[in-house]
Amino acid sequence: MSQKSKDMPTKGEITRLAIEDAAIELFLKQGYHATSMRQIAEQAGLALGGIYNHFASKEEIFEAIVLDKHPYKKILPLVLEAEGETMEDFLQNAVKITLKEIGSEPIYMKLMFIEFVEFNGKHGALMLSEIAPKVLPVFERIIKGRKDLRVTNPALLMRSFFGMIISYFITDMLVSKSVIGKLMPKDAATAYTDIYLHGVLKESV
Amino acid sequence: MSQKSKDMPTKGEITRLAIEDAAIELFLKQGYHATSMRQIAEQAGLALGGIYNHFASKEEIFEAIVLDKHPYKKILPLVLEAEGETMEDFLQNAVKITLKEIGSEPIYMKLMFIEFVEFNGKHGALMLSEIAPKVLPVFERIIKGRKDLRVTNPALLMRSFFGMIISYFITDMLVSKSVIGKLMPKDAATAYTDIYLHGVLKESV
DNA sequence: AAAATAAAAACGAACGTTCGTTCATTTTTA
DNA sequence: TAAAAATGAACGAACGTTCGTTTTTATTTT
Repeated sequence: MSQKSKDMPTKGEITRLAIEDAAIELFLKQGYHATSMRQIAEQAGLALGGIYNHFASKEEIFEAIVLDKHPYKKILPLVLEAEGETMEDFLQNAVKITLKEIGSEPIYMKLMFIEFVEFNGKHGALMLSEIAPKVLPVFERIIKGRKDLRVTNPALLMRSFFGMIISYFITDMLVSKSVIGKLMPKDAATAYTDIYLHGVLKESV
Repeated sequence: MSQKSKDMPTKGEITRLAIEDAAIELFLKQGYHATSMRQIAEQAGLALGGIYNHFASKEEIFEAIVLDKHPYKKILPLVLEAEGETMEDFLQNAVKITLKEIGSEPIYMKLMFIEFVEFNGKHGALMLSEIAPKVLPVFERIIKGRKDLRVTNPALLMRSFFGMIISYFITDMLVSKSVIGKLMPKDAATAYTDIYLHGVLKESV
């Protein structure tokens, strides 16, 4: 039935991915602890015991997802290619790319919150500490030679950049149902970027 | 044994608060679903069944906490009293007050994440929608007559203000253990406020 | 101030479910 | 044809909630 092609995924690999995908969908909807192995099995279309041929435990599924779905692998090269003469152009592009990439698949954003709420930072290193050292040099390189930046501390620029992205999504998710949403400009992302770049105040320094 | 003083809390009220406090401590540590009623009972120092004399269900405990511990009651009057000739002075004070108040008791910040992750916005109205209409007029009043603001949309100013606070705390919590923390300026809050007010770019518009 | 009394609160065993995981077995894959 | 994968019953533990009972509290009556 199956081909002998070298890069043809084996049945086990297919099932493993099906389990991960099922778990993601359920974790995002109801969190980690509220999701049962039976739900994951049903969603993935296999029997309860079958999961354990691919993952030793429920927590191992979560960890596999965290590793496999990390968005920085996709975003980092895109950001590096971001064009722009001025720092403003570059940052606007970088924000746009990041928001678009994360926004089209905000999985990881919520995974981070799940980790934060239900594991209390247990996998923090897995999610962030290993990434920061790889991303920080990028910010350092970008900053070098730029004359149009008020903020020259790479770590601060990086943290506030991440913070802005995170803040955009969480206020978006928390606020969208409330009054504020209706009063917001249509392209909130652009407005957010603008504030990040120029601040809320008029220039007066 | 007990006094007849009018504002002397009754035994029931004391126990009810003890249950809430115990639940908060556990919810913050391990989330909602991972916390059992038995753990809450033990932490509060009473028997399992006793809880149900004060709360009809586990979820009712969570809702009571959300209502009782909402920080806007404390923060709003403080912000209204914030002094400052210029908008910059005022906003800096407002940020300082909010961060100090929330920072000294970041309970609610994390409660919001728990709600977000484990209830998927079920109590969103309880936490935000009822608050926004009360806070928005404050921002509207503040903006009125100010000439030194680039951002004049009250909803946007309010959302970005909240966003900044949220972003500060979440990056603080997520990042503190990683490399970035060690490279950050000591007073990250001030740096964050500065970016919010002036942006990361040099004035050039 | 003491005694009586009804309501409130605390107790912990028990209930029915559901949980994550294991296991012996069968089926499918390579 | 041996290994990998799938099956579903079964395990013990833990879950939220209920319940009958006892103890404590707060108020009323002496």
